[in-house]
Order: sequence, then structure tokens, then C-alpha cells
Amino acid sequence: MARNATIKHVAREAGVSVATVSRVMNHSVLVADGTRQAVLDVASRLGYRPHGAARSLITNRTSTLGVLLPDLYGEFFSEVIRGIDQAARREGYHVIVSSSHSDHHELETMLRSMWGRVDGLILMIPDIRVATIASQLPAGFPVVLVNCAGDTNGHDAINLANYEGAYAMVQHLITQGHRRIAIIRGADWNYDASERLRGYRAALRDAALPAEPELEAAGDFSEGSGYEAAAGLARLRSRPTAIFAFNDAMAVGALSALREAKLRVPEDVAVAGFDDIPMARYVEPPLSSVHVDISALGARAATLLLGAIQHPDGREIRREIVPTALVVRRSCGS
Amino acid sequence: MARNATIKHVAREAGVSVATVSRVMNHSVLVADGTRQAVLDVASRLGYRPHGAARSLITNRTSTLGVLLPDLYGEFFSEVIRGIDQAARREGYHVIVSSSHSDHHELETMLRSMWGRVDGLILMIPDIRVATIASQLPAGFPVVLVNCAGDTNGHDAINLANYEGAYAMVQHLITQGHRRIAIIRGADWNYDASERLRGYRAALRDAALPAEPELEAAGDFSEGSGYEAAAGLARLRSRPTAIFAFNDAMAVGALSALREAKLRVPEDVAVAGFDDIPMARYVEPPLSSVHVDISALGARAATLLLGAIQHPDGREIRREIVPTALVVRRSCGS
DNA sequence: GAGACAAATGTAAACGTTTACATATCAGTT
DNA sequence: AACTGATATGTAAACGTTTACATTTGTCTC
Repeated sequence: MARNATIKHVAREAGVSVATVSRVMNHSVLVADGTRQAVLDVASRLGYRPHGAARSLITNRTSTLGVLLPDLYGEFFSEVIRGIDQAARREGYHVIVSSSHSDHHELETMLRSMWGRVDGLILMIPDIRVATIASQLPAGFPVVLVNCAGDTNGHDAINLANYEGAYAMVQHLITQGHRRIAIIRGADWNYDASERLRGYRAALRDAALPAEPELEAAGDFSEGSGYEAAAGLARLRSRPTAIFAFNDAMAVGALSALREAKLRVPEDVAVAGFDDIPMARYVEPPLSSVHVDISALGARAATLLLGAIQHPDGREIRREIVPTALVVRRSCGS
Repeated sequence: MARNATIKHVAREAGVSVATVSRVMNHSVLVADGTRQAVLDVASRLGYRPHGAARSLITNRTSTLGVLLPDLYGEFFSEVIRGIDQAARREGYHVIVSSSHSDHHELETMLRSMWGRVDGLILMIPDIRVATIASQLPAGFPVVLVNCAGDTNGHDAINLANYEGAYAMVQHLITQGHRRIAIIRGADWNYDASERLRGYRAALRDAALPAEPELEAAGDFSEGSGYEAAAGLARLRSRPTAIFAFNDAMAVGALSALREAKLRVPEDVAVAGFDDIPMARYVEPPLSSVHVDISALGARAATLLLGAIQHPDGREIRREIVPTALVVRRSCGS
């Protein structure tokens, strides 16, 4: 592969010094118009492109944000990325994405290899067993934590109103007359899931309803686990009248299971989800959910991070909560 | 922000030269065990991380793939990214994504600013007005074109079997007895859309059915445009008995429009889409579609690119076609 | 004990930029 | 004609690595 033109080639060809070429490329005002034009001509003739790595090395800026997500599957994460990208590109930043699969070691090597390639990081680590990694980050390096458990260790953080959203949904179901409200949980170590669980239990308690272990089915945020969980719930002697899945993917799986069990939704069993992914309004029946403006979550994280990058000194730590909103559709009998 | 430990700090602290530290970090065998351990201890105590940009500058490798997509919206693109990321991480590569919004100028600055930050590019440019940009890429730079029109200009290319997929779907509808088959097109300048159009017309021709302009409704691959187009088709004096939308998002929009027009699917009008996004099987009725293994498309593109990066010399240009498969569900009356 | 060879480590150049500082040129002022 | 100040340009160091080559040390062979 023919090595490409460098600033030196352009300088020699244009009969100026590398400093002048650099000034032209960076739109410095200290260049005579004639010189500028000559340099630009040579640059375009030679197909010169400034080398990003070299530039980063000396300026200590990469114009790139690193994003680490637990997974890249499904509409939730794609919406997050979209939001981040929008906010980043507006400021001329690139986005480098990666999924960690919530594995501690892999996450660590990921972070290592991003060092010197990004100006800051957005970390979405709902797995509370892994979230401790945040403490190993170099001090003073711009980081925004999204949906991470508890201690932010001096970093900015954004969280969803998981507790409030779940509480509101359960409260709504109670208002509709439901007394046996089952849930499909997420993994025990998932922070979002555990917060939603808190919200569910609190809502029951506040309505003086008993918490019954058999109504708390296990799940892992995958559609398949939702299917399994709902199939199990449908077989209970004392069947719940409502199922609140802790995300939409599981709710969709639950709808399939209930259909196969010949149970009508919402007449026999009401169903609700969480996230309000785009698909939610198109399933049959349309799915009630706890709406989250997912791309706004991403955009907000990016904006926070860009702020931290551009004003490194003396900032106070920001903690933000992104609100949720109840969206009632036919699946819970509106 | 306190500048972080560099290789020099580690070297001084460990009482060795920078070369030795470098060798340790790169797992070179030419280091005595004692020295290696001492260096590693110091490195971890100082929190040393090799600087990516510096490393890239000297090695001329970034371990990063650049991906340019027309958009980041919807399940199609998120699946592509997932496939790319999977294949890339398997080889220890990062992925830097960006959406171009199909704007020629923006695309160009994107490409410029990625120079020196990526080892190769995956370009998905269905807009045939913009695809000419491929010719401006530095010769010999690894590039894989995905869904780009015609001339690949010496680059590897992957395309969907758009023509064949559309042909098969229309043929299927004809077999089902449909004679007035409408379509919802994509933008005129969209390559995928124009190929699907070719397939549609060929299938009609081969079945000796007339091509009627009023059955070719305009669309732009968005759900809203599908809604509008279907609403228009439903009002035709001589209504089509089947509507084939050129992607699933528009098909979903069409379903909404038909429901509002009080037309039953598939009894009054059959509906089909293209892409078979995950949502397709969950809408009501489940949507027939032309299945594309989207993440495999992304994975394949990444694999091809990695091949070109790792074996730069004497490779012949690869052109691959990713096959499609008919998926018949209830929306077209199976 | 000299020579040869291997193993371990060090020295320094290179990668392609940016930028502080130095220098050159020139118009205007005295 | 010397000085001033502004404007344009050049020189060279720096960024943090890798790596070709040189050097040192130790072991083995004769």
C-alpha cells in the first residue's frame, strides 16, 4: 500500500515549511492569501489528509467519544447510540462503540485499548457485579455513567427513573382493579431490574397488597425468558390477572406465551412492559409500557460528557435522572 | 487533569529502558522473567496504559474499523452494527460508527476526519447520488462497500439479493392469485429500492401482467411514508389486492393505514414487506417479508474488510451477494 | 583463556503532527 | 537611515510509542 502524502510532502511541493501547511489546514489567520491558496492546491493535488493519530498525539485530543454498552442487541441500545451520535456529531465528535457482554475482564481490556483513542467515556454498566470497574478509571478522565449502580466514584451519572416508573405502572394496574399482579424480573445483578423490583414491591406495600413470591417470575430481559416466565405464570393454580414484565422484549415474549395458552389479553390477563421500544405500539394488542425517551438518554449522556471534556476544571459532579412516563395501551385494558 | 503515566515513567521507576517496558507490554519473549515481573508491578502501581494514538502513529495500525451508515434509525442498522461489532471484536478490533445522512459534503468531512484513526472502512451508501465518493478514497486503502450502486472502483463489495428477493415475493403473490399488486417504493436515488423495483417489474412481465403506474406508490423507507402510500392505494377506484412495501417499516405503516380504512389484512388486501426485521413477526397480522440476515451482512462485511487489512497485497476484488429468503406469514394469507 | 554465540537490555531514530519561539520582510515614523 | 511594530514564515522541540541496531553479559567450546 503506497504510503500517503504527509504534511512534509505538501510543504516541500508547495515550497513552504510544515508549520505553514499546518496553519493552513487549521484555518489559522496568520497566512497570506496567496500562500494559503498555493498550499491548498498542492494538498488537494496530492490527496493530503492530516493523520488523525499524529494529531491526537500532540494535541492530546481525539475528537472521539467511547461508548461501552452491555450489548448491542435490540432497539433499546440502537436508540441510545443514535442519541449519542446525534449529540456528538453536532460538536464534531466521533463515536466508538463497543459491547462488553458484562464480562469484567473483557470490559477491562476494552477500557485499556481505548486509552488514547477517546477523549471521554460513556459507560452503561447495569451489571452491579461489574460496575466496580468505574473506580479503576484514571482520575480526572471524563466519564459519564449511565444506569450504573450506586456509587459514582466522582463521575457524572445518569439514571432512569426505574423505581418511579415501575411504581406508577403497578399503581395503575391496582387502580384498574388488579389484585394479583405478577412480574417478570430481570437478572438479580441487573441494576435497572433491581430498581424496578423495588418500585413494584413498594407499590404493593402502599396498597396493602401482599407480596407473593410465586408471582415474581425470573427473567433476563430476553424475549425467550419472558415467554418461559409467562408460560409458568399461566399455569399457576391461582393465576395472576396482570403481568408486568420488566422490559418490553420480555413482555412481547409473554404475549406469545399467553396466546398459546389460549388466554386473552387483556380480558384474561393484562400485560405491561418497560422501555416503550418502538415495537410496543405494533404488537397485538398494543403494549402498555413505561415510556423512556431512549435516544434522549443517550443524547443527554453525550452532552454531559462533552461538557466535562470541554471544561475539565472545577466542575461539580452531575447526577441526573431521566423521567419515565406511563403509556397505557390496550394490553392492560384501557 | 493530571497527565498520566507514560512509558518513560515506568522505565525510570523500574530502572530499565523504555525499550524493555515496550517489550514487556507487547509480550515479547526477549525479556527475563524477573525484569518482566518488575516492570509489570511498576506499570500497575502507576496505572500505566499505553497511549493508543502514539502506538498507532508508529505502527501505522489502529485496530479500528470505520463504519459509515446512512442513518442510525431502526432495527436494520442496529443489526448491521451488531454483526460488524461481533466479527471485529473477535479479531481485537474496535468499531467507530457514524451516520452520514446521505449528504455528500458531510460524508466527505467524515471520511477526512477518520483518516489515521481507522485501518479500513465499511461504507453503506445506498444513495446513488453520493456513492461516487468511493472513487475519492485513497488508492489501496481497505474499503468494503455495502449496498452501493454499480461501479465498485476496485473495492470489495457486498450487496443484497434485492432483485431476486423482490422477484420471489411478487411471484409468490401472483401464485396466490393476485393480479393487481401494488408496491410502495423507496426514494428514486436509493439503490436497494431501485433494484427491488426492477425485481417487481420483471416478475410482472414474466407473468404477463401489465405494469400500472398508479400501483407504484412513492415512499422513502419511513413508516410514515408507508402509511400515506397505503392510504392512497386504498382509495383507488380499482383497489389492488396486494401491497408489497419495499421495506418493513413502510409495511408496518401500511398496516395502520389499512386498519383505519377498515380493510382487513389479508382478506381484503394482502401486505408484504422487505428486510424481515425482528418486529415483523409481532405485528398484527404477522408480516410476510423478504428475509435478510442483517447481522450476517454486517459480519460478512467486517470479515471481508479484516481480510483486506491483514493481507493488503495481491488480493483480488471480492464481490458478494447476500441471499434473501421468502418468509410467508399471515399478512399475505398463508 | 580466547572465541563464538545466544540472551537480555540499551540507544536512538522514526512516525506526522502542532506550536513556542525565532527570524525575515516591509511599511510607517522619526 | 535607524527604529518600531505588524505580518508572514521558518526552525525545532515535543507528543508516547516501536524497533533496528548496538552493546553488554553470560555460557559453552576448544
